[in-house]
Amino acid sequence: MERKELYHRIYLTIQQIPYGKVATYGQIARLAGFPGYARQVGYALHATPDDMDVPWQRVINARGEISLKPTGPYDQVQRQMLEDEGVQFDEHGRVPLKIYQWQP
DNA sequence: GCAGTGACTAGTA
DNA sequence: ATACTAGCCACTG
Repeated sequence: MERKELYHRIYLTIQQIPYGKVATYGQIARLAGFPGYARQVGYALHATPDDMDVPWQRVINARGEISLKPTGPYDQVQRQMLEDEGVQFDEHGRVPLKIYQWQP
């Protein structure tokens, strides 16, 4: 699979996540037409140019957690961006998928 | 080309 | 609830 098309479809799928909702890496992979490519979704996001309009903050892991190293700067940024969209974290710092997961 | 890595997941114990 | 495993595949050195 070529990087260009793979990443392109991943970005297009992520752009469909509505404001105030979240999706998991595996979910994005499936919807983009690449089931099992969860890791590649993560890698694509890691390589996302900042000037591209992709709501990367709405992609979290299957347990509702932010999958960035807590030591890094972007972990806090992602949480803040989601909270600004009205997403409420539980007492364990996780997003309740029952409430906020995107249902296409 | 091979081996290790990683914003992952589903399964099992 | 946690821990470990196998599977996954683009990227990197």
